[in-house]
Amino acid sequence: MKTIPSQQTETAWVLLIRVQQVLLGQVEAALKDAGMPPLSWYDVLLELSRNPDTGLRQYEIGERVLLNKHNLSRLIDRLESDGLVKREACDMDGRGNIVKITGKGAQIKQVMWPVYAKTIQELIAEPLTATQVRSLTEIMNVLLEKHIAKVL
Amino acid sequence: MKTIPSQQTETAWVLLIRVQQVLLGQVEAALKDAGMPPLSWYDVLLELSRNPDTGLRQYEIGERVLLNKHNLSRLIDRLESDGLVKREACDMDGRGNIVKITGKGAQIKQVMWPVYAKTIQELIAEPLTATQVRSLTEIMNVLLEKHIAKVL
DNA sequence: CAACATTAGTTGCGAATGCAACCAATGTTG
DNA sequence: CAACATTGGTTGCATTCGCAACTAATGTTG
Repeated sequence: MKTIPSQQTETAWVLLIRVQQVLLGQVEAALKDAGMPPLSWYDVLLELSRNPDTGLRQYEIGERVLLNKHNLSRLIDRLESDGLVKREACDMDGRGNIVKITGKGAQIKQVMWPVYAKTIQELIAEPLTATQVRSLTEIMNVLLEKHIAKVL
Repeated sequence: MKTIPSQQTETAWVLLIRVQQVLLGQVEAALKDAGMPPLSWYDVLLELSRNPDTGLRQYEIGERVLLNKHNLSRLIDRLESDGLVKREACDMDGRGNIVKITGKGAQIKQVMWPVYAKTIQELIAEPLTATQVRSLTEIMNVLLEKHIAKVL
């Protein structure tokens, strides 16, 4: 017997997709309006800024940012050619390289944050109650659990 | 005084983005594995199938599917060149055209649904309780409210 | 250590996206 | 009704994405 998704499930799914689409669009638009790079740049810079001295292998960034290596390779290219990031040879593994954030990269990240933060605040914190935020987090964690080792 | 988003808010945001990214990826992958067109095709076909006789103006589809007209124009091109959809002249408005679903389009939509449905079921309905699904829907509605006239 | 499989990363190419410019029909307004 | 702005839709161009093929270094296994 097929258990087609219930109407409730379908509605929840559609809303989830739409919400993410709209909110992400808002954030990207806000960044663009402020003349800043797209969100993916921020994601990478953020991860790197957590390991400023040791840097990260590309595949490590890929795991955290949830980006396939094809795109990641070129994303790093762009960041590097803008001087926000630098690639260094990796002693441990001759194939790989280690990516580190530069001073300029850290600076850009700093500048992007307020714009990003403000938008998140408006889009999530303001419309929702604290309870709803907690509930949202919990539900998202459940949904993610099976698919990813762990995010937060 | 700046009200930087709280840690909870930020976590909720990150999770929301990740969840959507992962789940949408799963759906697209499932469709692709089954040798089917991407989800965006389904979205359009679904809307059209709700108005099989009258059809829809392109901009109406755009509103419902949340797609800017540039992409939509070409998406319809692809659908049309695959014979899933047809454009007809619009009497009321000489600029526009009316898009209608074809028999083949309706058929493809039918075939896609089980794959899509199964994935939604697995990704949303199974991991969550009924209460959580309801809660998710409510929260998503709040988040969407300001941004869209109404979805459902 | 030779053969083979795996992994990290890059590159080429076709498809999809975003943006701006554009065309043509429609609305508006003095 | 002439001038102008607006709207629906398409097209050209540059950027990005997805996929597959590739290089090179590492791991594995007999």
